[in-house]
Amino acid sequence: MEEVKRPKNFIEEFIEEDMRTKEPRVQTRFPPEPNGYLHIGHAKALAIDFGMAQRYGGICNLRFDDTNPTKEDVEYVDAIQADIQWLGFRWNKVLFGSSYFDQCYDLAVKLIQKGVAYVDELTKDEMRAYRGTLTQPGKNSPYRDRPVAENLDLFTRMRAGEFEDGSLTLRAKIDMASPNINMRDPALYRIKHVSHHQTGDKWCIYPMYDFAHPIQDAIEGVTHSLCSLEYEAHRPLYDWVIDQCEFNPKPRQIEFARLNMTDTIMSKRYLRRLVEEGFVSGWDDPRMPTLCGMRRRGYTAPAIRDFLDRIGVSKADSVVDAAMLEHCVREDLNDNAARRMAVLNPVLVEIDNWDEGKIEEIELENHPNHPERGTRRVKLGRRVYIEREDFAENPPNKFFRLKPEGEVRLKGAYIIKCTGWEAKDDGTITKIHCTYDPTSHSGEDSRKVKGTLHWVNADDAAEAEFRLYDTLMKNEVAATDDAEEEEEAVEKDFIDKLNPDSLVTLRGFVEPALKDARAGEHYQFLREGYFCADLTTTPEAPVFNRTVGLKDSYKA
RNA sequence: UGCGGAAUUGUGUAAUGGUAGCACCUACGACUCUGACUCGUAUUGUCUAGGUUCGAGUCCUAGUUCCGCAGCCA
Repeated sequence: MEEVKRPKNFIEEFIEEDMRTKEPRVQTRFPPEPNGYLHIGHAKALAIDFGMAQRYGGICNLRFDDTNPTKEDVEYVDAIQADIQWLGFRWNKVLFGSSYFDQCYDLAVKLIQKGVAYVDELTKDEMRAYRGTLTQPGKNSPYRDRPVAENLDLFTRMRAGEFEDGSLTLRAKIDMASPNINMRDPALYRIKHVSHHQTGDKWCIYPMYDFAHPIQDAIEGVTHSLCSLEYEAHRPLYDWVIDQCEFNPKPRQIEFARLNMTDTIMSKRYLRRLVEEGFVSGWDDPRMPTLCGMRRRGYTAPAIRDFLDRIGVSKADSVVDAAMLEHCVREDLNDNAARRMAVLNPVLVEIDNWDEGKIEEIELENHPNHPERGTRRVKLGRRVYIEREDFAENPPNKFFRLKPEGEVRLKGAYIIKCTGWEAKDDGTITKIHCTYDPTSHSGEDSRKVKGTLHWVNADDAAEAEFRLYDTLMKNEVAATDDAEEEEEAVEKDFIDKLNPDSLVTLRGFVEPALKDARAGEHYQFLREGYFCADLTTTPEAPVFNRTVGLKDSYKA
């Protein structure tokens, strides 16, 4: 199979240029902070980081960016690895930013000795005041010109644990008047008397991202450090650290736009709220945009990778239509999911001219486009279930389903004709009466009817639970022209915006063999959509998640 | 009103001075024992205003709009 040729993106242009003019080697890294589960947004970064290495015959390491122990946990370290492997990416090594703490410390000492770093005593508030604003320059800290020896002494004692959290910081000495706020003497080290999930109690000072990240990249031999757009303003600082530490060759940071998708919350803060306040069942709730949630929902790794490949890479902020992802999922599942019949919202049909007790075996194809995948047999008796929506007393125009005096085919079986129905006082239909045409058996009959319905034989049907999903949030957040105001609105309306119908649970019936469906198996339930056996499914209580519905051009 | 980025059909992305293309979405049609799949057809686009050029989405000038940055977060 020849690979489809995709046009080069801007990162590939940069890399190829670097390979021509610098060194002909590519090394990248995927650097998640272990403070949450990976979501589809991370998956874009994943695909870029691993994809670039693969495309140019280089390597990509997984490196946990764990420089802030107060926010992180080992719980996530294992989950992140599992998700990456599930998605189908293979790292060269698993590394931890925390394993470079010694080197970071030594380099900090080196910067102090060079006179480009100093220990500051300003409080957090004072530091903010001294920093200036976006339009006004900052001013130098009174401690900025402390002698090197004093800085060295103080930094050593910081490490030794002589000072309380927040009392001292190590800062880079750059330029308090820089138009780029990130260059106004950024903090390099802070004191935190907390133990770290990897290094235990060895340290009580921890390096900041801006200091640690370029050092980690350089030590590992990363050639291209790919990250999202919000780090663009940090690139001068990244380069400053590399230069001051005198690394060579120098890794190059390249930024790309992160993924946004319609109807999808990607903010870790809100996802956490959904979980912690019980709006969803957990990080792997099938409505969550987390990889574990999507996996449980039934999205496949190849479909997600295909999606990631299709959305492209650029520097323009954008919002990808979730329909694109659904398309990729349908495309994969259409080819790979076995067909089965399930009735989600059942109504009983009795075939009055079918002898009581008579059972016929019906042969059904497992996949219409792949006859080699064989067939299966299901029983047909006098009573079957069909979807309630597939019958109408007063059918609208072009209703190709069951209606009074109308004929439809039961998939793979016979043509039936509606002769009457029974209903409760409130109009709810309890049973539909039909007759069948014995000469119309599937394959032996040339008579055509417009409608074909899926069905499940009533006598041996297996009861099953179906979970249908919709978007987690109901409405777009009201747009205001004030970002802060909007942020507040989001916060305030968060609960109002939740879609109360994001999960609909139905009880219906499936073919008896589906009792033995194993968790994670994918099926297409004819005319209803793609479903995935939930991880809680059992033969006694089968549960199916609707991954995505079928496209439907029927308009009532 | 500082600095750094970004603007191509409804959406996402190509076109590297020379036919504005592809995919998704949408609509219509063909096919159909899944109103699925598949196939066919169609609509809509270069932020604005000038300029350079035989020729500009691309180069120049001036605007406009949007995003990011003032953590001892990443």
